[in-house]
Amino acid sequence: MPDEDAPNPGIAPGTVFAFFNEIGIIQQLSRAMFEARLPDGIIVQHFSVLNHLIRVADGRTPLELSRAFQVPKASLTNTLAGLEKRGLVEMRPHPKDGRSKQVWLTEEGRAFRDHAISLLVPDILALSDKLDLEELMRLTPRLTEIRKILDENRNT
Amino acid sequence: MPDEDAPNPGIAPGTVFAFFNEIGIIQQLSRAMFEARLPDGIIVQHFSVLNHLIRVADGRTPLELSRAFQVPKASLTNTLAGLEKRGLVEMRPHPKDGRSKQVWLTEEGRAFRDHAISLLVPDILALSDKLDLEELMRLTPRLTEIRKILDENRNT
DNA sequence: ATTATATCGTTCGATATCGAACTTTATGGA
DNA sequence: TCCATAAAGTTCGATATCGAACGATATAAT
Repeated sequence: MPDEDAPNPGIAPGTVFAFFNEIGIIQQLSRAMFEARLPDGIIVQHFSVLNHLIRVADGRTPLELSRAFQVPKASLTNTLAGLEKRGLVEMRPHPKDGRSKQVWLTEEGRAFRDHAISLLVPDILALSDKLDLEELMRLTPRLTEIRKILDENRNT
Repeated sequence: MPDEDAPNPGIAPGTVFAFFNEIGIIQQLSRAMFEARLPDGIIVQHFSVLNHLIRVADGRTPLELSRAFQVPKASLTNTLAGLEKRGLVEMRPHPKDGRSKQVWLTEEGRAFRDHAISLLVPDILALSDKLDLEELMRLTPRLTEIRKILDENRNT
C-alpha cells in the first residue's frame, strides 16, 4: 500500500532514482569522452578545479574547493600540488588567515582551460548529427535550477 | 568572428560544455547524498553494478560490465570480488566460452539493491519541498535519449 | 591437426583517493 | 594575558583505480 495519503501521488522513489541514474551514466560517458582528449598527466579533477576557479572566481581556499567538489580536503592537497607543479595555479598565503591559503589561476591556467574546452569541438561536431544541440541548450537552465537546489540543501 | 558559415549558428562549444558541466555537478552532489546512506564497506561502484544487472539483465560478463561503465576491466575484477565476498553476486563459468565468466545476482543482491534505493526515500522527501519532482520525471526521458545517443556513438 | 592471432580475466606495480592523526594559527572565554 | 577549543592544511597509512604484462582459451588459416 504505497503512498495512499501522499501529497504527490504517482511519484515513486524509483522514479527519482531513475533521473539520477541517467545523470550518472551521461556523466560517465561524457567524462570518458573528455578524458580521452586531455593531455596525459592532466586528469579530470585537475581540469574541474581550473574550471571552477573560472566559473566562480579564483582566490578560493583549498577548503572551499573541497566543499564545492564534495571531496575530502586531503584529496585537494594532492590535486592542487599537481596543478601548481604544472604552473596552472599559484598558491598564496591567505591575507587574513595565517592557517589558510588562496588558489589563484595563472595565465597558463586560464589558457589551458580554454584550450581544453576547444579540444572538445571535434567530438561535439561529431555528435551534432545525432544530438539535438538546441534541446541540450534548453535543458541546461533546468539542470542549473536542480543543481542549485541540491547544492543549497546538502549537509556538508 | 565565430561560426559565420556554420550550419548551427549560435551554438558555441562552451554552451554544450555547460550542459555536461551541470550534469557533472548534479552527479557529484547526488552521489554524495546517496553514498552517505550506503552501509559502510559498500561503495557506489558496488551498487552501480547491482543496479545495472537488474536494469539490463544478469548473466553479463565482466567485460560487458566494464564497457557499460567505461572503466578498465581490471577495476571490475576488484569490484566484483567485493560483491562476491559479500554474497551479493555469484560468478559462474561461461557456458559457451571457457575464457569468460558470468555475473549472476543472488537473492541477497537483489534485496540489497531494492533496500538501498529505499534508503533514499528520506532524502527524496526532504528535497520534495524544494524540488519539482514532476519536472524531474519529465526530464528523465530526455536524458535517456541523450544517454542512448552518447552510448551509441562512443569509441570504446 | 597445427600454428598464429585475438580475446577474456587476472596479476602486478604505480598512482589516486581519503579517513585519521598532526601542526600551526585563530578565536573566545576566564 | 593565558588557556581551551576550533579550524586550515599537510602527512601518513590503507584501499581503490587502472595501464601493461601475462596465462588460458578460442578462432582462423593453412
